[in-house]
Amino acid sequence: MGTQEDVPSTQAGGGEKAQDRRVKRTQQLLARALITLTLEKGYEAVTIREITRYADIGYATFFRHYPDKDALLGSVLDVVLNELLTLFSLPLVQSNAVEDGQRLFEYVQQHHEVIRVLLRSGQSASFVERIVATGTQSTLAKNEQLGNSVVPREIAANHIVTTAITLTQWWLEHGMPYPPQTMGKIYYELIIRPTHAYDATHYLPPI
Amino acid sequence: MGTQEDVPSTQAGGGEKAQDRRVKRTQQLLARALITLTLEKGYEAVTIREITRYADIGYATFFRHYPDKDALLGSVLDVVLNELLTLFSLPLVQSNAVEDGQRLFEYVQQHHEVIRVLLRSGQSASFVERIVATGTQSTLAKNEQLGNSVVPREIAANHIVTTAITLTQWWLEHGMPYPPQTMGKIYYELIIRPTHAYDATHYLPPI
DNA sequence: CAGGTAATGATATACTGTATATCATAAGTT
DNA sequence: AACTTATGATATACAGTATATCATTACCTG
Repeated sequence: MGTQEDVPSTQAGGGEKAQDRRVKRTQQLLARALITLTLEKGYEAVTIREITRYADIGYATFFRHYPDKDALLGSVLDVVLNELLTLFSLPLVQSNAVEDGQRLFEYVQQHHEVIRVLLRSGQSASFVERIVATGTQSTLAKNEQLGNSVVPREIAANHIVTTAITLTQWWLEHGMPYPPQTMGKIYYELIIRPTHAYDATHYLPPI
Repeated sequence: MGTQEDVPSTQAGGGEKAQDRRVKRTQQLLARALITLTLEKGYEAVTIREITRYADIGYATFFRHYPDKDALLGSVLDVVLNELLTLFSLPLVQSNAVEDGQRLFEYVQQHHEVIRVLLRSGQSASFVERIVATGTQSTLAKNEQLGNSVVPREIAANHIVTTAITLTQWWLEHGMPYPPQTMGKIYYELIIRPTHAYDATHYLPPI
């Protein structure tokens, strides 16, 4: 309901110089406007004019900050992507995969509006492509036991990331009907377990 | 390389009246042009003017056939979607899942250019959304043993379809490095098996 | 808090791409 | 061969993007 949602501060964590208050204000208003309008009518349908009108910002001012709509969305994405990578860089132990999943869905729940927008933002700005590229590389790098006798490592890594995204998409579009804890288990059973080397003991029923 | 690719005849299988030769010709030229140009520079970047110029068709003529670019792509999609559903409607037996997968990847291989375009066509025309909706429903309807103690049925059905799509995407974008037969096995191990009810004997190493 | 700096708003303008209308011509149908 | 219909060419309206300019306002620094 609330337009007052929890938009990660548009200012990326990277080493940025302190900003003029006006700049910060403008950029935040634009980001909020984009998110609100996208949730209403879809990313492609939103025009820059609408964004600036909704944000009550001069039209030309938009281009002093971003070359186009995709760049504005990209600045939001930068923040989210960084936070997600941090989320998964903490635990290197594979056995904590369930908790990894739970943490992921807790984060998604907290920022559900922004993430819904990013996942719906179509091809041009492609949040999905960027997170897949980053995530796959990261997954492949840190995980030794990936893949089994049938499934090649590269496919497994790609599979984990893309599938985590589609599972998240499903969850968001169905109103987050299960708690993050349950989703963490599902994430493990459906995604992580099948991508790891065969170990018969893993495959016994949980009860 | 060849522009002369195997574009499923734009005329959908549904009950259509016989067309004027000129109409058929125009629509085929437009479809071919869209596919070729999209493979070159991406769907969003292609303009209707480029399509008509490449097809050597009058600009205004485009709108006598389709209201916009998405509609043109949609007509191609109709054909592919029908063929895919036919592909999976033949075998109702679950144990043939490996063959199902193999058939899927054989079809994708045959029509790889068109399918690459459809999978890259962004949000607005969203091929993916349509095939997910159709595919999920179909999967859910015909498969009884879907889901297990941890994974709900609806999630499992969605998972199968979306994951088959991302696996196809990976395969196409990496130049189809494994034969359809191998992909069929991977499809089964990575996607189908984890979504079915627990059965310890299933989970013993294949060798 | 005064003075310089920088961001903003408003306006004008150029440009690209979409979409529709009209009419003469060519191609197809029967 | 006569009728019908699709097409090409052209003109036009329109929406949305993108840049330039200048007066005004908010901000930061000393």
